[in-house]
Amino acid sequence: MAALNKQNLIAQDIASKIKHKIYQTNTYLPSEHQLCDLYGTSRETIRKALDQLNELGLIQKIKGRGSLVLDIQRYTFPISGITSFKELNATLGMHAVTKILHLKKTTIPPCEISKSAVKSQPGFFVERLRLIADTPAVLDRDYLLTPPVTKLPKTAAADSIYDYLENDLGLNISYATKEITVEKPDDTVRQALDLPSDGLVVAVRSHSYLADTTLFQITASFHRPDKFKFIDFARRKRVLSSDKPLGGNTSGK
Amino acid sequence: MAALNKQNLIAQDIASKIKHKIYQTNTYLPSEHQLCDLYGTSRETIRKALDQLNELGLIQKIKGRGSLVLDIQRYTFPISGITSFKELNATLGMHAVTKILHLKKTTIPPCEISKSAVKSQPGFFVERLRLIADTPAVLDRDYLLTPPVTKLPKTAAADSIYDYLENDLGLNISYATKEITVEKPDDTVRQALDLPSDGLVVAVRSHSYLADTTLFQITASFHRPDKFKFIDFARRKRVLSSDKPLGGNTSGK
DNA sequence: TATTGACAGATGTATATACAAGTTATAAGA
DNA sequence: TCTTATAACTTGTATATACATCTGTCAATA
Repeated sequence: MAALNKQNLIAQDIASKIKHKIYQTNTYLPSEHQLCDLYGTSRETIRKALDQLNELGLIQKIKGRGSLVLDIQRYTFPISGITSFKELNATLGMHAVTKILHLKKTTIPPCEISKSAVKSQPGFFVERLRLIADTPAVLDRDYLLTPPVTKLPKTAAADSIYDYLENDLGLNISYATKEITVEKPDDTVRQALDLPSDGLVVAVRSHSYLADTTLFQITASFHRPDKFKFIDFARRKRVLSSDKPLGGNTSGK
Repeated sequence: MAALNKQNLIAQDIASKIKHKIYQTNTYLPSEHQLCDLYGTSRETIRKALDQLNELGLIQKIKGRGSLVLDIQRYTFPISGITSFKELNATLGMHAVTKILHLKKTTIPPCEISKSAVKSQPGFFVERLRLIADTPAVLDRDYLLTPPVTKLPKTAAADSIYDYLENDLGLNISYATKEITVEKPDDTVRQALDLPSDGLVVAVRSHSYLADTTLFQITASFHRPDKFKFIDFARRKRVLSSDKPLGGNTSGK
């Protein structure tokens, strides 16, 4: 879809070289000026590529010194972003199997969409069980809204819904909100995940949106507590903390 | 410290105006060109400010249209970043109380620092109980490494350690890794949080680093499962997915 | 010896320009 | 009426330039 511009290609290339240890942990990348020569681009383009890697936690930019490659193990790599189970599977090399329990067209009740939504909407409902090493680990319940998801073949649900949406339907997946809580499971979840009758389950609920802010997916993922691990990388951001508006020049011309 | 440059001030100002509904949800911000006039800066500076808001999930930039203010409730605002409990308290308006259980100088064993660490290091150990509406909700165990944390007065631990580190010690807090799991609590945690003998606890372990990549804090936060809620905003990033190095022009001049 | 100062090299910030590409509204045309 | 083309406005990308600021080195100096 996107990602065919210079800065993204450079970011991917450097990320790949970090992954393959061509640029090693605890060493500095070539300077921005050297990278300009290397890729034949301007410094701003290099800087935007490095900003992406910095945001992801692959490197730490240090003023006056350079861009240090951080020590992020493959298994401790953030799983907080929007990532499909297939991508995770590939990145972490887990040997996971997906079993489709349900797949049908339905009407999605307003309460599922949001607290303030009024009218229901058509869509698909998919229930999938993820097994890791033959053990049930996660139960996913997805609502996919129509539109924009007009079709959903069973093969896509078995393989990767994200792949299908991005590559076949050409949707531009952009962002999601996620909420993690610990709850008492319902009967279906308890049986599917083989939990004790008084056991708890980790629920990850998310709403996913396209680049034009269209809601297209509502997911609830139920994880066995003993199999659950959420890894995150976060940078300190101070945008929201203080609360004084700017003086003078903000009031307009 | 930082944050006194134009782009950050503009980002904070716009964020503040969104918060106070001067720019309302589901409306567009003034165009980048208008914002240039408004703040008297160049377009790149405006764009870098908007990028910050976009990354935080306050706005969605849409090509050809503008920057749409997203509908993020105050209570569903991400808690995934590096945020101090005091900041959270203020943002969410929770009425929380902090009780210091322990505060002492100690030696931090290598295993706590990392799997590969060899030598132990001096530091402070702080154990704090957070009560929300007079109910124990979270038990925090912090190791603060010396250096860079040379002193840690009790008043700082009661108020906000981050405030103290940033404003009094002048440390530049930059990033952290976090890991969320569900575990069986030890006796201290179980008693402090008033959990049943067979109950589980949510553990959030994090390592926090300064801008020069110095590790300065190791934290384990134990949450009562019924009080735990983790909210996140994530953008889809495709930097790591593909794995083909660039051809030709990357091999050097 | 120890400190200072100058310098080179690195990233950080801000500006200006040009063009590409998506969106919307309007006017021209069939 | 409906469709199409155009124009105006929007954000996206890339380049070039200038200067600020921080780091490390090295030489001059006290």
